[in-house]
Amino acid sequence: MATIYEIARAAGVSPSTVARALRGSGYVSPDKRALIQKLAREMGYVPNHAARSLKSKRSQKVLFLIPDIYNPFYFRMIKGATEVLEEHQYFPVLCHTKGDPALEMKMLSNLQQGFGDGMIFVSFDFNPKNTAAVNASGCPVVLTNNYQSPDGRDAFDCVFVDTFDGIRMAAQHFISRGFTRIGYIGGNIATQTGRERFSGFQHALQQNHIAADQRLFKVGDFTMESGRRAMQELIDQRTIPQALVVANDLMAIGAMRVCKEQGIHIPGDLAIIGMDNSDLAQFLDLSSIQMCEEEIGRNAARLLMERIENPKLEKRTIRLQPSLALRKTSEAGEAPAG
Amino acid sequence: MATIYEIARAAGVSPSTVARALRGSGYVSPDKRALIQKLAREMGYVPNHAARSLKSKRSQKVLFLIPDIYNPFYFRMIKGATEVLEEHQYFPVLCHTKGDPALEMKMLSNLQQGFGDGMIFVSFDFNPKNTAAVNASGCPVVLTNNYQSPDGRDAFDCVFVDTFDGIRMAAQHFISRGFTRIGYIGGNIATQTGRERFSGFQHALQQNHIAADQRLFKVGDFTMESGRRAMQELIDQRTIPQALVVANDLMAIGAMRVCKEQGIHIPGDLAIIGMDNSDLAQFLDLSSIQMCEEEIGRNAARLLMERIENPKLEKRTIRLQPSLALRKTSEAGEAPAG
DNA sequence: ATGAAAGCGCTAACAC
DNA sequence: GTGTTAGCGCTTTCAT
Repeated sequence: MATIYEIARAAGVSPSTVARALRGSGYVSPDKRALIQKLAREMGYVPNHAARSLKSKRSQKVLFLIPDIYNPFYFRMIKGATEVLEEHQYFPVLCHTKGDPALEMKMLSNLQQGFGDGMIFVSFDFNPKNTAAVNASGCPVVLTNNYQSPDGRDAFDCVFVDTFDGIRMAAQHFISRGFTRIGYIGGNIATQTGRERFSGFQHALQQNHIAADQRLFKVGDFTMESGRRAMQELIDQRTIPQALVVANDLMAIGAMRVCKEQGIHIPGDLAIIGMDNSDLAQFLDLSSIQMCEEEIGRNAARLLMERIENPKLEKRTIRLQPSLALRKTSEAGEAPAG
Repeated sequence: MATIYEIARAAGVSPSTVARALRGSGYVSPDKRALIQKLAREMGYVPNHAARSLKSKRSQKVLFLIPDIYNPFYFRMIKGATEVLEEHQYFPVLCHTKGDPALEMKMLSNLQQGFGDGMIFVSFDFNPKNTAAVNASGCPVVLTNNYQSPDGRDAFDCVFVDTFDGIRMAAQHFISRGFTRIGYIGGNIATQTGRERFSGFQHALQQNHIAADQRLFKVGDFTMESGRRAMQELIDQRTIPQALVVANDLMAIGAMRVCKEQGIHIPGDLAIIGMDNSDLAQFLDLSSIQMCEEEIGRNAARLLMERIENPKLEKRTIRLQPSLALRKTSEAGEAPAG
């Protein structure tokens, strides 16, 4: 843990000469430079990060808040982001918030203290409270959601996948195939996620002048079990639709399991499209909506790097377009039975 | 971004009084303290992390090197670790090394610079080279592997799951059931991982005086595809064993798929145990070996925190015992056909 | 080409 | 109780 002072003494030069020699900036005579570099190596010199940060006001770190560390969805984002960060010699400081608003606020405070130079903020729930706090922080932050501020005066960048459009496309796909009785299993309408997705579904119906049948719409909580329950309700009601759009893969798989148990053939009796395009979906040949998580991560990191570099850039919002990954569960196979 | 100096000026006191008031250490008269706190709030004061680090020599961060960011296995470790770190007000700085030795070395250098106060090092390959570098760094590092140093003079702690024993248990389970023709699909013997696991398998055979039949042992690369290939070879050779121990779930699933396609009934014709106890294993009712990744993470973080607190602690190695998660693919069902 | 010195913001030992 | 002062280790301006 030698410092430039010790090297300076050993080399018989001043600390500033050592500094110049070691980082290659400014004039140093070749022989002195060589000597200094040699001594530095011998004495095991390494620059002190804290001292540099204090001077440069850069920590080379970015706070990365994720609400659910078990969800592969998020680690694909992390992967995408780290790729870009790495190019800039930055590293993510991970914080598993579990969606806890208090922890989110705490991290925002840490951010202000210089724990990181910026933050990529992923949350289940962006609301006026935490977005206001982000604005107040005055720090570079990128939200990975579509947040429409009431007054449009937000100080952060956004990157998001248009889930509205993803669900809309899935519904449209079925409609174009001639289906008219299309069911939906979604999330709670009280959350942004739940609302956005369901709107996409409704939109597709409306565009095609298909009357909404409330009995075909079920609410789950994004777990496999809730998918099972929702499907079971449809069966019990004797209102099995021709096709089913499900707001995530896990619920879709839950629904598929019930169908399998009860002899409902997929896609023959019921076509299904899920959402997330998870490994499980690929594995089970479940059609799904591809969310390009890595793209979100990469874009979020890019925007953040750019803003750290230049804080007074215009705010930007990047909308990413999801795509359908069509597989077996939505295959045309037989003609629809209704 | 007010500093204690500005607050001091505003309050008409000295910077040290402000420091004392704000962090509650030392004597400050109640009224001054109140005034200072009020001003701090008004002026939006936040302590500067870099300055504190420079003084305290603590960054409140820990470097976390992982070789594969797509593997849920590692995220479980991260989850376990963050739980413990959080209790100590520490955060992990993530580095996706992709197993690149150069990056590993780079991070070790970053560690020395004070980028973090310690490091949790997960790698595909611990060898004399990188372990020597860890020793030379003089920094607190925990390895998540069983590394037996040639000279036993290593300066790091270890936490590991005994994969040798896990595989041994799986093989023993089959042997106890009366099987004698047991196959194995493992990883490359040139890697520590591959070697360790295969040794566990061999050990079980030897203990039970079962002759090894080389034709039943196949090598894959831990991908599903390689599992398929290995199983196909067994089939082509007409040497389908009674039971199969596979060194990870992905390869086991690959093998299962081939069996399904070719009408080999599991567990009736062939019993299988995989390793990792992944989500997929649970989903597909594949018996597997539970590796307690969260436990690894928790223990690694705990050891690291303790060593950062007290660098001259004795080196410790924690061995974690895996357990069998027995499911459908290894069920007794019918009597073995050989 | 090199060195002296100030300063990044906070802390803590010591003096009053 | 409160203020002075000297660092922590590096960078950078400004003389020389």
